[in-house]
Parts: sequence; C-alpha cells; structure tokens
Amino acid sequence: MINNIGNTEVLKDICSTCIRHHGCVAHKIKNTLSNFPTPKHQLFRASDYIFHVGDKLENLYIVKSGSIKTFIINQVGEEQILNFHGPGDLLGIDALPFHKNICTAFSLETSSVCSIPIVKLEEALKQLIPPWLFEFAIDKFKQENSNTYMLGKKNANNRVATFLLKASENHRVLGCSNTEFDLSMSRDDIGNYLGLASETVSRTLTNMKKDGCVKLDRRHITIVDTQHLQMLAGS
Amino acid sequence: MINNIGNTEVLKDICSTCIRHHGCVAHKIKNTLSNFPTPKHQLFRASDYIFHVGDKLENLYIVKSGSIKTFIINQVGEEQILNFHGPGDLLGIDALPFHKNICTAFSLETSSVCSIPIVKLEEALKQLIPPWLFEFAIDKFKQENSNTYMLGKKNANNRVATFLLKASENHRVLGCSNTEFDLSMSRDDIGNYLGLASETVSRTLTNMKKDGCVKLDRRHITIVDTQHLQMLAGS
DNA sequence: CGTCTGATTGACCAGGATCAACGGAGGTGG
DNA sequence: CCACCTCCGTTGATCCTGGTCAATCAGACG
Repeated sequence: MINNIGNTEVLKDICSTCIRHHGCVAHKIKNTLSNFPTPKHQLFRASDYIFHVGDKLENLYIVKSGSIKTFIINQVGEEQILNFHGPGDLLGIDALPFHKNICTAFSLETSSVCSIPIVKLEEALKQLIPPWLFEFAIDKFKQENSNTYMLGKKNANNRVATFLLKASENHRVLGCSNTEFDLSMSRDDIGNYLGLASETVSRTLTNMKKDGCVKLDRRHITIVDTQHLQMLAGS
Repeated sequence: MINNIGNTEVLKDICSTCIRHHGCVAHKIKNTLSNFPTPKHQLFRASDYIFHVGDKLENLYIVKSGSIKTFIINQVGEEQILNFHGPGDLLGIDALPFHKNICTAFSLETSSVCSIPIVKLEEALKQLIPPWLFEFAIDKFKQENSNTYMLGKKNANNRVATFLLKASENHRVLGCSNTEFDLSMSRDDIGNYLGLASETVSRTLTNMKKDGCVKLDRRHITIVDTQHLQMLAGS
C-alpha cells in the first residue's frame, strides 16, 4: 500500500514517484541536454546492496520506490546507520568529488531506483553551470552531510573527542595550528550541541587532561596526543 | 592568533579568508555577472545577533573571520544549537525558499561576514542555471540540513517520537496515509540510527502504545494522537 | 512441526543528568 | 587601586534514564 513495490506500472511510468523533488533530476537533465543518456531503472530486492563503501562510484541513484539504508562501518566493525532513503531521495552524491563511495547502501525491501552514470552527469552539469558553482555545491553537500557524524556517537568521550578533532581539523584547513587553539564557545554551548550537560563536558575534558591527552586552560586547548583522541572518538 | 579579529587588513583583503570554499561565492558570482552588486562586509561583535528566527531573510552571509552559532528555541524555551560556523561557512541558506529565517545566528566573538542580498543572488543564479536545478539544489540542502533535527533530542521519547513524526511526514509528502503505515526497518536499525538500544526503542514504543498515542503491530504503525506525539518529540 | 529471526519484557547496573557548592577571571564602580 | 559582583568552569553527591544481559514469545519459512 505504502510503497507499491514490484508494481510494473510504476516502472513504466518514468519517474512519476519522484514527487519530493518535483520530478526526476535525471530526466530534467535529459530534457535540457540532448546528448545525455536515458536514465536506467533498476530493481533491488530486500537485503540487496546498491553499492559498497570504497567502491568506485559509477552511478548516482534516485530512489523511486521502497527504502534503502546507508551506513558506514566503524572502528569496532559495527554498522552505523547514516540515513534511511525513500522515494525521491538521492543516493551517492556524497561520494563526489573523488568518485569513491564513503558508505554502503542496502535495500531494506524491494526497491526501484533510477540510475544516472555519474561521469555523464558531471559532464552535463558542467555544461549547465559554472565549474566554481559546481564545486561549491558539492562542497556544501558534504559539509551538511558531515553533521550526521555525531548521531551515532554514544558516550561522552566519543562526542567530546570527535568535537575536538573536528575543531582541530577546521583550524588546520584555515591554515592555523591544529594542535593549539581557542574554542570560541562556552562549555554550555558545547554540551548543548553534543547533547551533554555542561558538567559532563567539563568532567570529560578534565579526564582527557589527566590522561595526558590534551592540555587545558579554560577555552585554550592544546592537543597533545591526537592518536589517543582519535581512539576516544572511535573512528 | 587563530582568528585575527578586528584586523583591518583582513577586511581590506576581499574574501581572502574564504579558503574552505575555494574563494568567496559572492565575488565569483560578481565576476560572472556584471549586474550583480558588490558584496558588503559587516563586522559583528561578541553577543551580536546576525539574524533572528522568523525574520525575513534579506542577506546570505559568508563568515570571513570569527565564529557564529546558529540555534533554534524549542517548545520549553530552551536554546538548541544547530551548528557552529567559522570562516568560509555559509549562513542563511536554509531560510530558502521562503525567505524566512528558521534559526537565530549569534556571534560568539568579533566576527566579520560578507553579506549578499538574497534576492539579487536568486536572480543571478536563475540566470546561471536552469530553475529546476536551482529548486533541486535548495530542496537538497534543506533535506541534508534536516538531519540536524535529531542532535538536540535528548531522551528516548524525544527521539522515537521525532522519528515517527518524520516517517509520517515522509509518507504524507508521498501521498500516502500519514497516520497508518509500515516501517521498513527493524527496531535494531531504528535504535542504531537514533543512538538507542533496540530494547529501548521497543520499550518506548510500548509505552506510547499504553498511553494510547499509537497502535502497534510489529512494523505496522498507526498514529492515534499526533498532538501527543509532537509533545513527546518536544518541538 | 521445527527452526530462525526479530520483538518484547524483566532484572540489574553504569553513565550521565541534576542539584549544589566553590573558585577564579574579568568587569565595574567607588 | 581595591572591593565587589557576575559569569563561567570545576568538582562532589545523588538519582534516574537507558544500556546490557538474558529469557521468552510471535511470525515467517522451509
């Protein structure tokens, strides 16, 4: 009833189910550009993999019916689900710009998807829009997606360590020291953001200090043992 | 040291700090389109508001230096931080397409931003790219952004209720019943996604059933009292 | 009918929230 | 220049939510 799976009518009616995005992107691109190949439809059954982490990304997929989960495997070998995807959702865009899948996609039930050769899509988009805008959009997608990184982190150590490493990485990208910097936000703000009480943030930082992992002076942080921190972050 | 705040050199050197995005979007657009207005720079001091939730969105902002937090206010009047934004980050894009800010932006320290009149930007982008692609991109941004909705949810009730409401909304958008549907994933998957044990998901659902909030039959869900569920979700 | 997987329920325990007290830094006013 | 105040961070004590382990149960399927 909900997802009229396996209904051949759905497959015939090209992209009629891509409601959420006001029509299927692939076909819109096709209508705009004459040399774009006809998007193909594929059927996956329950427990089928659409793609694996690390694989070369050959296609982008738009879910037409059914549902698909994407997940990564963490340090300990456990699955961490990133998201559930239903009709209209796009799969694989976070594999750009390196064409390497950063997650695994797994069909939870019989699902039909519309697949677009990624190389062709990039060519097409570069005809449509300026390259800098393309890069910007990709970058933006990845940035937003990276918020998900916190959802699975369970305990206080995981969360705070991940937070520190992300702050460190941000400073590195900006050309500043990634081992010694000032946090601009209060313990309260950090706790609020991480879903912890400010006291817990404080305690966790104190423990890291005792372990010789970081040095602390109020909001001034020195990362002493990055490896240890990464271990605490659990990824 | 980290953010050379208030340094007038930074303000003179147009968008030199927008490293992460390989240059400032606003100026790239300006270079592409002759009629696009020169982006303006603004300075905010610690505890200044860049914009408030509900305000009409006049400008997009690109952070050049300093740091800014964005947050929403939940049912109970508490602040829930969505993200911290540093140099290179874009502020306000989630206010599209309705031009109404869905969060408040607050400067944590002295911060300089580059502001772009949003109406002008939209006009410019519509010259650059096909409208359907523009709509698609906006829609995609919002979708990714909406992952953040879970970060603030603290307890099991919050999380599970929010999850159910999102599932309900997804079904509504697809033209299916939003009060009675099948979940395609196991309790294990739900728990993994929400950062809860599967047993906790089960218990929480059972409690909701006892409260007359939902009906349950394995993966088949009937939402009986949406208002109650929204109260549990806490937003 | 037996097996297997997934969901539910119970018992117990630990991690983190809450409440409370304290200390230090910075700001303000006399 | 110093006394005072306020805000923020730290630390301690206690309680409770939710994780873990384990047993049971209900469907699905061969």
